[in-house]
Amino acid sequence: MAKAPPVDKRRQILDAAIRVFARQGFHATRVSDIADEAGVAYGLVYHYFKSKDEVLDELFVERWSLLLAAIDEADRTGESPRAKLAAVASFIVDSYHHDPELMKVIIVEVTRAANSFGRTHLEQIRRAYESIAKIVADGQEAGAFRRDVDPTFASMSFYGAIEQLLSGWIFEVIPGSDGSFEQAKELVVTMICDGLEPR
Amino acid sequence: MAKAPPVDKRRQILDAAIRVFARQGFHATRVSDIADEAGVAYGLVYHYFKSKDEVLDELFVERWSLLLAAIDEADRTGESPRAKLAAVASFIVDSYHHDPELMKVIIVEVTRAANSFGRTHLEQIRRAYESIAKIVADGQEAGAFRRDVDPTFASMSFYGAIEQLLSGWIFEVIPGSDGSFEQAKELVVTMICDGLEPR
DNA sequence: GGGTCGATTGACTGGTCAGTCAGCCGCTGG
DNA sequence: CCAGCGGCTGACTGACCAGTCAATCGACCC
Repeated sequence: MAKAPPVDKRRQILDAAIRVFARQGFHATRVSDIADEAGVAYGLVYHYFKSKDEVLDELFVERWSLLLAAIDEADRTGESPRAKLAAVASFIVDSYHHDPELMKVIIVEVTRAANSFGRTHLEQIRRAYESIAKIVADGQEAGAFRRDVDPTFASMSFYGAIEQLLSGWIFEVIPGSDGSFEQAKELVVTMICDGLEPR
Repeated sequence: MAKAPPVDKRRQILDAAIRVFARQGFHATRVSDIADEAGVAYGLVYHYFKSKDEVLDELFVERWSLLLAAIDEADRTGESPRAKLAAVASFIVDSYHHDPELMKVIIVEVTRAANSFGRTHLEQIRRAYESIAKIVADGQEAGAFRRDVDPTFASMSFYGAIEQLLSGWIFEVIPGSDGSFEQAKELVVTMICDGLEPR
């Protein structure tokens, strides 16, 4: 009973799924691909997960909850609205830098595929937009941001700009060197904020 | 020989495909769904198209070439860089306003799905980014835009912000009234340009 | 009428996979 | 040594569907 398996097979399956989904895309990967990549029997995937969908769900929820937490934490710092947005941008870009495959899967298969998968997670995704919108709204309240831009609108544009950058890296439309990650964080914020701040 | 069919079945199939793809997503629609929606026999789809994929390809190419043309035309007007970007934003938003279903299909199934379908069309998609980047670069040349932002970078952010807005409308994350379309065009440009223009 | 040819039809086939399940393996406790 | 049990295995099945194709239709021409 008190048997701690030397390797966590469940984790192993999830990690393998990240690699395979990133390489082939969700629709094109067979459950057997995941099992093979994980070095595990086909059936074991179904021991730990109800379905192939649930594997992707798990990956998304795991990561997205971190994003939501990061946004909330940025908000609670009490720094300037601009610094809060910078923290959010930084978290997202760092997430990509740290684990490009996972972010690729989340963006390509969930966030930007709201038709199939995203549908299930739309509520979570929306929550991120709203939290960012709150940062903007507070900034307007405090006079740091112009008031003629709808906060939700600004939030969507901000997030969209960042996601598009990640997409550019993912699909190699733009080169992604270490330097460009750091640069990107700053530039997104500069572009958006200098458009938001009065004058 | 000089037989003009009273109804263009090919067109009928394409239009039906737009509706069905928009409703169910590409992967979830069967070829028989398209045929049924078009009021046409299953086999006829294969008379006009080599495969289900080719139907989507056709829809994308048809529309995207208009976008590329619109960007080039905006560029040739010789107006201010800001006005050029406004024209581009306007065209994209109007495209959505005029035919939301088609734009939904293009964005969700091609543009944001660069893993599966987009891969084939990455070159076309990239071309749009580059044309926009050229507008930015010319603006920098002319001193209308700040020079410390990479044009490609600005282009991606600009396009990303717009696409995210469309996504918001598509998935009803943000409400899409007639007024909000007009407002959106302006706000995107305002946000981006006031961040790009020096001071 | 008969011939031709493209448009149109829809039953059928072949291949693919997600998910099931019957049972094995190896540990632990009695 | 046996029983029990959870982790683990992988062959198998049932459903689904893209794409094929042989046959029919109907315009037009001779």
